[in-house]
Amino acid sequence: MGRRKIKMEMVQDMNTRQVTFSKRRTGLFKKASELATLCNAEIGIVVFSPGGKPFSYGKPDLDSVAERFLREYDDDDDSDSGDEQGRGRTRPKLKKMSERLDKLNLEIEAEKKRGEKAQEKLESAGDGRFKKSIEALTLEELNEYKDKLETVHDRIEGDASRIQASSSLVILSNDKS
Amino acid sequence: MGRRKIKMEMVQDMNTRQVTFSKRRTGLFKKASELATLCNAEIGIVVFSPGGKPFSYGKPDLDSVAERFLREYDDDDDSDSGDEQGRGRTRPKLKKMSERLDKLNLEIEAEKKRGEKAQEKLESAGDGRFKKSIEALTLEELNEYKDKLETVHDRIEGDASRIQASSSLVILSNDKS
DNA sequence: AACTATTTATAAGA
DNA sequence: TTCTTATAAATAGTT
Repeated sequence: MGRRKIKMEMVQDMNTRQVTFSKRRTGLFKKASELATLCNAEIGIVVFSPGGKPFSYGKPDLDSVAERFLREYDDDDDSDSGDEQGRGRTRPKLKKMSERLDKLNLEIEAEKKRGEKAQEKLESAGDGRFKKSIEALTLEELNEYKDKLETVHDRIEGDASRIQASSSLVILSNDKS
Repeated sequence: MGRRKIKMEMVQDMNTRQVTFSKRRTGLFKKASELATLCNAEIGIVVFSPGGKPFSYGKPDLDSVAERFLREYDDDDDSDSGDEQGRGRTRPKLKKMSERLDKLNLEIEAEKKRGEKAQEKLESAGDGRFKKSIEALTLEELNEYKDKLETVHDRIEGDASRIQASSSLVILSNDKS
């Protein structure tokens, strides 16, 4: 498409590569725009330059396209993916994710109530008079429970931070341009 | 680029439009592939045909590109967005998801505290003197609570990893093909 | 950034 | 959908 045909391999010269990227990115986005216009299609593109800078194109906008894809995709489409690998593998879906989050919320709500109850019991019970003669087995179980609780707490704590990390990723999408 | 120049507007004839979409989608993905190869760039594309079918392209794969975008993008890049509109605005639905995750975090935090409280109670209780009268019921409920907590934990754990795995979906989406 | 010689993409048609 | 081909577009090398 130019003065001469070039081999399809990474352009060695850094400068030339950057220029090529710039020219072709422009061309690609133009093609995308034409495709969208001519066919009334929605499209979203994300590209990272050799220097690592992000560029994106979207019509009507990247978010809506991404969302639609997330919402509708159900691993039974005709998606094409040139060089893409991992074809056909299972992939989590946004829809399911949402549903799961909803369930999780319900679980947590229920758990909260349950926890409150148990706590009340403990409070009212321990409030005044403790029994000196506690049964061996009971004490053992309580200690066991205590350990369990600690373990669970640690795990929940870990998950919380993990979820927070994911959360921030999602937030990243709260940007613009 | 063909036998004749066409106007840049939606192709009216449904049939022709579909054909045009098919041809141009192929061309677009090829261009994307070349851009990726020549410039060692990462790229992800999602398109919806006029019929509403999703197609995607990704290199190395859509997920990784989407994830990278989510991770690095922070409203200070050179992103281009041809026809894209709404520049500078907050991304709507993704924001909702983010909010949901944030709420989940709060819930988890709250639950953690509740758990700690209960633990303290237990500890102080087990410290020396227990009340005999509360044993049976309380213990039973405590165990029940423990089990519930563990169940919730397992689910949270699963969700956390799933959320991480699918964080990339949040932006572009997936596909395969 | 601009300028072209060429290579590519593709609109029609089969 | 696939192929063919005349022509419109994109772009590699150059200035």
